[in-house]
Amino acid sequence: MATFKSELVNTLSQRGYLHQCTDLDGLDAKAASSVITGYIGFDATADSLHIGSLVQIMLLRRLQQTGHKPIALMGGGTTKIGDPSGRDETRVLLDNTTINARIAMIQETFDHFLKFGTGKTDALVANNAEWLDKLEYIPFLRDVGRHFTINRMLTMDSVKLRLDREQPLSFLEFNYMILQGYDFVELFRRYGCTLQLGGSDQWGNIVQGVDLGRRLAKCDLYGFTTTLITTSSGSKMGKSVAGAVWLNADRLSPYDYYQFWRNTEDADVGRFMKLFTDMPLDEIARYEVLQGAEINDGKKKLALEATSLLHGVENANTAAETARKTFEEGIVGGDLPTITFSAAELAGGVSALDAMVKLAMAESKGEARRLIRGGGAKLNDAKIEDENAMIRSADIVGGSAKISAGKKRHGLIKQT
RNA sequence: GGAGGGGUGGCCGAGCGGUCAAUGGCACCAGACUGUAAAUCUGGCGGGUUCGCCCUACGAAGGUUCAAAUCCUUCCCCCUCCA
Repeated sequence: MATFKSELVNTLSQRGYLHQCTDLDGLDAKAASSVITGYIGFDATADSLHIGSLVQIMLLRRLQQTGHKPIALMGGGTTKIGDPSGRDETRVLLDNTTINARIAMIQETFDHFLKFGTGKTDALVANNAEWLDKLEYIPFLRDVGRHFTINRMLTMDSVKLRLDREQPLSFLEFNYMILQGYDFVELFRRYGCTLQLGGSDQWGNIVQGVDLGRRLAKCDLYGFTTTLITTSSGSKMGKSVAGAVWLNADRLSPYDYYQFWRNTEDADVGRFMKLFTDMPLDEIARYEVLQGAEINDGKKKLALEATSLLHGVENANTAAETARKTFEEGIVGGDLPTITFSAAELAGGVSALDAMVKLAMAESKGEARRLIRGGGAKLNDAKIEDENAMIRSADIVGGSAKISAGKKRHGLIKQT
């Protein structure tokens, strides 16, 4: 493995983030001799980021860890446009209120990964609405627009793919890359930011920004992208038993987040440790040599470390303990999703179907019914045979009844 | 503005008067096998249900028909070529 002069590039390279860089040697030299300010933009496409953004967040963390300054750029302005990269359809237009509310939620996530403040390498948050909202059309076209040729823009994947598939691309979306490019220059002017990081799908947008910087501000900017993180079996990361892997605790509990990592494929354990935890490389290497069932130890470590970063050590330990009890001892762990019924309701009997729907184990009673028919539903570890089975007070043992959908999804029923 | 093509379930994509809640593939869920892994095989995959059925659905609204995703009318949207 090539060795670089700077700790930053070494880390990014060794831990498996590097995909493309506009000028790796240049960046390396600069990182070795000075504090670099680098940014990544996050659009408010939902009120929580999900696992797909975690690599980017970790990237900012690495930047800070190796002595540089990260900027988390909130796309308050660009979200109003909608990035066409990798999409066949125009995004739904969002209003300011929604966008701002989402940004507020998203920002919380960063507090877990970055140290904010006013120091030299403290992270800061910016919002591109601050400058994009105020742009005047004609001056912007004259100052910035003239540096972009349609010829070049048409060759960008984000545009080309859409056109090739004969899907509409509105002029609104077509402007996205220009605005992202402009963001970079604006961040350079305001904060001396010279590095933009991002996922591989952002390469085109990033390069536009680097070029624009050269033309507009005569500055040397750097672009760096990560590989698209997929699982070893080729699918995109991002499904847990509870659905999408959200980073906000109220959308995905620490327990489910822990379980997501716990269920990592064998072949991914080492790679994910490098990307998503702070574990030192030599320690990771010790886990990478494990074979067969021993790999489960690696998965537990990975899950614990990754969950600690996002939800804190305490929550991670609780999640790990619940998982251990549930899967290794087959007893009830306290961190499982829970619903409660009154004594009267339980005396009369609560339908297992309703309980499963309430616990979000099934989206409809029909689905719950099918689950029971297929033999996938259990009450206190005994297969539910009757689709109209009732849960009664007698089923509550040791304070709760455990209902399961498959082997991995469990919920508790308690009496109020 | 003119000519042609098209809008089907989470996605791709068949169907082109009844046997269509709609073939097939992907994704997803469950079962078997395992190590809370992968691969493989099996079943499921709109909602409700007293399991008889009922409701909602093939861009939207009307119409023809005993019967329409399929035919007709109007409208909306998309694509391609021409101007």
